[in-house]
Amino acid sequence: MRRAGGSAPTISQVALEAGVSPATVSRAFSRPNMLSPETVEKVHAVAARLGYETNVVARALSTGRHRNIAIVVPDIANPFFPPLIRAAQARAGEDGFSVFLGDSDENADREDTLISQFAPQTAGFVLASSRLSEDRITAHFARRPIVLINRDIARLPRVLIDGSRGVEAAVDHLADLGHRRIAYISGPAGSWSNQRRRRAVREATRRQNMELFVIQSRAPTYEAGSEAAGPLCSTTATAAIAFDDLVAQGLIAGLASRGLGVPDQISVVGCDNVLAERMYPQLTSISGHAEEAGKIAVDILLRMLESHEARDIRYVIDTELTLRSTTSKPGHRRSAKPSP
Amino acid sequence: MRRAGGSAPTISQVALEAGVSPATVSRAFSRPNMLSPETVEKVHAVAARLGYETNVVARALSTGRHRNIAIVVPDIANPFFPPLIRAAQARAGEDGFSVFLGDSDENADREDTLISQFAPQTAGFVLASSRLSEDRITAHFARRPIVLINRDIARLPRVLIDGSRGVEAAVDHLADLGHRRIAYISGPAGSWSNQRRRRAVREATRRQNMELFVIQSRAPTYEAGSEAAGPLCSTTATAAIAFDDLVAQGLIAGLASRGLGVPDQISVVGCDNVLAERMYPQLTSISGHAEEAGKIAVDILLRMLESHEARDIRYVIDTELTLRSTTSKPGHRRSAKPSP
DNA sequence: TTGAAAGCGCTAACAG
DNA sequence: CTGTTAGCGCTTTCAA
Repeated sequence: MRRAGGSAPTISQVALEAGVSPATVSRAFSRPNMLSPETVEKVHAVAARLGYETNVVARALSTGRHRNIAIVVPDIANPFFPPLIRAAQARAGEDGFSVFLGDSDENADREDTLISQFAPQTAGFVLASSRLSEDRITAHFARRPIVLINRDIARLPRVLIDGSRGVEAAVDHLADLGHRRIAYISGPAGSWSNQRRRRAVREATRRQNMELFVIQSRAPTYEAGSEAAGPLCSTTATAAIAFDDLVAQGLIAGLASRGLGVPDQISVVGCDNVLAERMYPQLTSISGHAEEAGKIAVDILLRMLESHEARDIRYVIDTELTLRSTTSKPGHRRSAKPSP
Repeated sequence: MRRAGGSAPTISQVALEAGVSPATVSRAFSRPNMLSPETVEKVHAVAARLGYETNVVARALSTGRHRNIAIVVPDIANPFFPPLIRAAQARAGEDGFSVFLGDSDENADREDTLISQFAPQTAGFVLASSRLSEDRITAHFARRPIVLINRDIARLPRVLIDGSRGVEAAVDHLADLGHRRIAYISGPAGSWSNQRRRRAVREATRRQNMELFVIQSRAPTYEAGSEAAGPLCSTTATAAIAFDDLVAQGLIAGLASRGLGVPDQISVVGCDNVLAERMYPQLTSISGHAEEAGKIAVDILLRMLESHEARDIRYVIDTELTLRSTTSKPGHRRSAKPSP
């Protein structure tokens, strides 16, 4: 395809036209105050007339600095991430940074590939809910600044949405309602959020002298949540805390198809608060603060890029429980089979 | 920040280590069949050992080709787009392309800025539901290949999800149920999809001799949908077709808060089929095929980049209606006020 | 089949 | 304040 106007004007063409050296043109843009005002003006005028725009690729090669960052997530379609991505993108845009987006499809190798692919044209990374091993993350960090979201690795900058408090509150709330046996529908094994939440459930139930059933879901998806309804039914749990809202949503549907109503027969609590308000019945859920996490992560990353040093930041975002309509007193389970 | 291990290995380092010239290393990757098999193997081995990866920035500067594309959407958080983005990204990844993501926040100027910002390091664009004027799109197209999604501009490559058929089916379905007055909850004025759908509703209702109320929603969001419940209530419509599932979801909630049940008192149909199945009650909706659109768009774009010519492609994806639980015979509207 | 050498467009010492 | 020069890492003629 022939593109109109041929190739873009270069710095040398502007220089020639303006009767100065290429270096002067360069400086007119990057360090105007190093030049006499008239020169700057003259150069700018010529540049504007020629439609000159600095070639970021050339500059990147020359300086090793590119105004690009990349953000990698396990699954764009998981509703937790879009708000995070949007906030991150908006924050990056404020500083004139462009952002690459990578979807690892919940797959560590794919994530690795994406990072390597982006690296040469990327100043730094935001890795959200990374599925990579600590080793691999550290290895990448040795080459490029990285800010982690929901992954807690010492000495790496990270922003963590800590579900503990919210989960505690949820367990207490359930206990107050009279529940004695609850289930945790667990998320991906490699997920820090999941580990954190699971541990919090375990501790809180122990403290409350409640019985806990842990049910592993295949993935953090609606479908997996729906499938988890089966295993849940074969326990005697009267309430469930799901890894996230998506799983909770699936779970509720799965329960419904088994004739179990929420909250009448089983209470359900979600996490991330991302679908909760829009569901019917509205889901009692633990706050997510995804936008904040995205914004803060980019904040930190940009600051690192500027200062050229990595500080051991561990930014923790606290969570709380929002009560809605999917929890109530333990109901009667018509079809519950007693556990062994 | 001092990065361990210094900078990434270069082609020359590999060359030195392998006892060949830089040119040979380059060819070992880009044109292996130009070299003797042994040389290729040797180079690859050394490269792997050193962890060499080709620096795409340098290559881009040298060749003028960068393996980047950008995809720009009005709102990442609108559930229609994530699947589209994911599919696009996956398709691009197959060919080793990285993708920039831009969120225009439903704002034409912002969209313009994003495109200009990406352009210097981008081979081409996918513009989904662009809010830009035709002029501006054409102007950008003069510099870089663009594929449009859901925007119908003659002579530009575009993939269109045409809601007409689905909307027709929805109106017919509603007519069959006995509805005589229906409302269309309209989306963004600049949206091709919206224009298309609105026109289809208008024609189908005329054909069916139904009365049509058009209600403008502020934006394609849950909140706007919810707000639209008010205006809807002040009509005598017994059914509504919403611009998309998100608006439908909000609408149903807004209706509920006014004591109006769906489908008992009002029937509701969504579009895009992206939330529908997971809602309660499950939403009757018109299919969206967002993934297909994303994949095809990138397909076309990559083909353009390869062949260096723009063909006037107009790829239309048809839609159909999926019946679920939010439509039924016209009910009794307790609180309906007659329209003037 | 391989190497030498000349750039791609820009930036960054170093001089002047 | 401004020009000269030497690359950044890769590709690509042109020779050998």
